[in-house]
Amino acid sequence: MARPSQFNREDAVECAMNAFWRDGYETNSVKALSEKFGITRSSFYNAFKNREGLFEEALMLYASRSPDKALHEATPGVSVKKLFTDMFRTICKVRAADEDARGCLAVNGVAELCNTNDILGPKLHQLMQANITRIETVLAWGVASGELDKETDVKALALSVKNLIVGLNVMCKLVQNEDKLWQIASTTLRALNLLEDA
Amino acid sequence: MARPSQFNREDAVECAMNAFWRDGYETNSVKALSEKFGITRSSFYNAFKNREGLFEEALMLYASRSPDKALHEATPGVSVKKLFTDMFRTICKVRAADEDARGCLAVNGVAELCNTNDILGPKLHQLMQANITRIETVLAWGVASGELDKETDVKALALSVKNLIVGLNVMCKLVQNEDKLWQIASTTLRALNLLEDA
DNA sequence: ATTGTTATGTACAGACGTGGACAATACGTA
DNA sequence: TACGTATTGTCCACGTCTGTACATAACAAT
Repeated sequence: MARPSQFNREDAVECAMNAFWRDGYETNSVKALSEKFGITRSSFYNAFKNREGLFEEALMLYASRSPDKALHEATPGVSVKKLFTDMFRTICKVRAADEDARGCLAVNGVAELCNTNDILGPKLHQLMQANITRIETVLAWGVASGELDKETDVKALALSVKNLIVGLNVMCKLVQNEDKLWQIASTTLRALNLLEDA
Repeated sequence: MARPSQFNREDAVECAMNAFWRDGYETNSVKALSEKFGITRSSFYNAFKNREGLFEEALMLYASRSPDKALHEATPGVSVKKLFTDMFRTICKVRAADEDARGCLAVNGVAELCNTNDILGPKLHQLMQANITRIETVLAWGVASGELDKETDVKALALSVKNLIVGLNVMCKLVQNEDKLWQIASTTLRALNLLEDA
């Protein structure tokens, strides 16, 4: 019905995700991104609203694949300790295996954009907040099932867990070693009484 | 003996520190910085090697004032739990009081520059590593004095403490509330057996 | 073959960006 | 008052960047 695209839009979003992830938002200009996609800026603006719009799409793609996926797929009845233990193991493995040490796109975005970008800042804020809320929900399952202590302050614990995730996603840029990352994660998890006994 | 400067170099470094801190590195071009200082780019290049050089100076100034200062001023014999408890209290207070929610210049820098900038990346890496080493040293005092358990894995615990610091310095961009930040800090510190009893 | 539709190429305007060259300027000192 | 010295203002050369405008190209369906 109309002239077909010379490029694959999904591939472009994935490419953008990787570029934003490794080098940040500001570093990747529309020009640079377009060249990466092998298209002109003209086509870029035709395919995407603008750079911010593309970032949002890249962020959604990222979120759908991030190593805390298990958190969102879990259902009540699961062992909470096992869930968190497995998730943190995955985070440590994935982050250490990334030779570019890109950390987490969302965390990088928060650091770079929260104070700078009026559209992306709130978007990232919202994503992270949703994540914290989800952690609270899962922890509440653990309290309800008796796996966690009845006195557990779920909100405080959720913030601590999120803090551990965020920290690891920055620390992995400094410590590119799965065992050391796992030392951090397991030490803190055990202290928080969320480590599943080996 | 020669024409005097029309601007105060120290003030300019401080101004740059605040600009980098709030808006990141790439956002602050030489042009923008020069205009903030009230000088021309010509004078900028006369006074500073280049933008990277200025960032390094700004980072050193930041480091000399950062809320983990107590860590570097401490001497053996101090109560390690009290030291960390006080330090984290200060971090929470200072971070929450910053209405711009800038977090930590070094942490922001790691997120933005570690993969991008061949000069500043290693510099930041080194600064953070020195910080971890310092934490190890202080924890070792605690083990030696008997305040901490003899079996303490000092290296693992130091990484966990650093992870908590780093996490808080990102989380404060999402949670601009001293009490909630302190919830994170105190919950984790208590779990790590580093909280001084109230 | 004509038409509708969407992608693409090219061009524009105007701002921003770096870094260097060089003359003009404002000092203390001889 | 003339000199040495460091700062400053101005200009250059050139590239990057955003977003838009509009003609052109490539397809499907009629």
